[in-house]
Amino acid sequence: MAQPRNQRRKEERPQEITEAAFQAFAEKGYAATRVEEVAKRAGVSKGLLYLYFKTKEELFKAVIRGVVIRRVDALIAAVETTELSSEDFARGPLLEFMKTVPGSPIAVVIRLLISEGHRHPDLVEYYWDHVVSKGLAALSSLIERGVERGEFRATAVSELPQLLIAPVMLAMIWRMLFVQHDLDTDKLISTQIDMILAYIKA
Amino acid sequence: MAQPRNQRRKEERPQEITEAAFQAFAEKGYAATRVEEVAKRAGVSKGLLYLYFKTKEELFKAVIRGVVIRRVDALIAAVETTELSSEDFARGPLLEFMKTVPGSPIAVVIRLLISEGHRHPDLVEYYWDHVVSKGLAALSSLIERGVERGEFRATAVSELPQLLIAPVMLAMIWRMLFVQHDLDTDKLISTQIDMILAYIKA
DNA sequence: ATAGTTAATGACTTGTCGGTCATTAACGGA
DNA sequence: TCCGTTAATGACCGACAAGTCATTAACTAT
Repeated sequence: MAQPRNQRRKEERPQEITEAAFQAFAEKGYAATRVEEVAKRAGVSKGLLYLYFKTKEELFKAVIRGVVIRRVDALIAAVETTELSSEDFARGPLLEFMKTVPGSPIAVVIRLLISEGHRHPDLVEYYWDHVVSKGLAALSSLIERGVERGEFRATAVSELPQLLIAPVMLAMIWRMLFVQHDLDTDKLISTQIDMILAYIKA
Repeated sequence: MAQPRNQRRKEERPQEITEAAFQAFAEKGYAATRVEEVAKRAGVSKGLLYLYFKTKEELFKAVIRGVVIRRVDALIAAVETTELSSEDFARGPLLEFMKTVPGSPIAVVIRLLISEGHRHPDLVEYYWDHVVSKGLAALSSLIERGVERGEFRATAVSELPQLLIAPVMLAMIWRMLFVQHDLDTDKLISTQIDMILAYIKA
């Protein structure tokens, strides 16, 4: 009747474990999460977890990589293939994407990196290569394209795409610390885009 | 010849210890810092530390409070007493202050709060009351004053002083994670102020 | 001087948690 | 059906670090 407790499912285990680990890390942070807790959430024994991940640290890295992998690439592709003007893209798809970030797994990853980044410089570098650097380049090229087309003036903003994501950053930190004090993060982000566009429009 | 190792200096000890703790926490984070390490830095035994602070957690709280205490109040006072126009104040003293923040103890405190805030909600609240809430109110009133005097238009910025500090936030995170990838944080911050002023000027 | 007070010490206790390994049970092939 | 392979278990180990406490040494008042 009851299905056997210990089924052999070599293929699915790693993902199940990293998913459980992600949730646990998101709730309690890396240091405060016990490996056994992750195993329990994944419905697995601690020993098995150590069969797939040699150390807790390696598990941590796998979690970060797993989250990072697919994200951001969609945005980058959208920037490169869109038919919209730079302004319309910024007010449309880009704005929508930015609004979702503070509540997404990306925010969790950033919190983990801020907390644990010191001891994992290679991970920070990985995140830089696969997310930050690419994302900023995409934003830069969006603005550059606007300049070339005569939509925008040439301003310092071309070299400072970080200005676009600054309010996203603040919104993330805000949610981490001050959830109960409300802030209209959507309005914060859209106002920033309004401001930037007004500032750089030809 | 050698002066006695264990002098009795009841008054100075707490500050010496919190200062040592601040440095240690700044370097390694809260969880990774051993109490004995703090004691050693303060030139004191572990036992004595526990005479002044009942637990490591209490020490942590004392450190945060100690850093917060004096800061920010200077800025708030300056906002309230300045003779400058809102624009001149923003471009002058405010800008200067904002530039210093990412390299200041405030940045360390924020990192600690992001990492450990979950387990210390009362501390987060304390920081909110004594720094964030007050600081934002001061910025709001600066803008409001500009509006009343006819310097500025009425815009969403009045209710979103967070826009002013968003690039400061980003600069802080940037320094925590990506020091080696350079970013002109000063320019980032001053460009944001340029943009905001251009956006709200009457 | 001397006795009483308390600042200061550091060896020790205690609990926790990452990591191991001998054992068991599920599966596949002959 | 039996046997070899390996996924899976969980009791156990050892290291590490927070917190304690019996003891010592510096100061104070009389």
